[in-house]
Amino acid sequence: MVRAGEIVETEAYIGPEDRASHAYGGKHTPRNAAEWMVGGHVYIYLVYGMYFQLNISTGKEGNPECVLIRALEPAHDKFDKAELLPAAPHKSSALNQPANGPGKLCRYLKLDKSFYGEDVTESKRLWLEDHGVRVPHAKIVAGPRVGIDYAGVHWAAVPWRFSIKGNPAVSRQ
DNA sequence: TTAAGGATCTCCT
DNA sequence: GGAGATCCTTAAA
Repeated sequence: MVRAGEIVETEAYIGPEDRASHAYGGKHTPRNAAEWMVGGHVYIYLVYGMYFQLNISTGKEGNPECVLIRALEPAHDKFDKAELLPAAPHKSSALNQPANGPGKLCRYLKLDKSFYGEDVTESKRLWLEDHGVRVPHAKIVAGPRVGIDYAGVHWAAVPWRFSIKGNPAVSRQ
């Protein structure tokens, strides 16, 4: 079973300077080690005890830069809806938008810690494809990142969250 | 608005 | 090594 979709929402995190980043101040821990890898490596981690978040490193080795993938517009022909939420499918919005948030996105793609440090340029189970879609700049919205109020007024306000305007799969318009 | 839930980090001993 | 706070969310009410 292949799960696929178009990335419609991302956030940028730039290592040492960015107080919202796990690598703020040059912090290097076992948890965020993947953030320090060369671009193309998966940095996945657990938040709130139950949800994973998918990041992909973008910097050079030793530069903790990464992009958080926040939302995906599913490729409808490639997934089986019944498989998503066996418990209460008819009630859940997950049916219509199974990947409109970082936690749901990982559930949709069946990602977990086993993907930690995966190289998306080499991996056979997780990779990116360029379908030649070029989103017009006018349709790209930049805004403040989500859930990082703890980072202080400055870093919480930086417009480093990018999403596609009006796309229903975006977690927040 | 709130609880769920567990790993991780930060101090402290 | 151990306790306590915190956390880039979600779904239900």
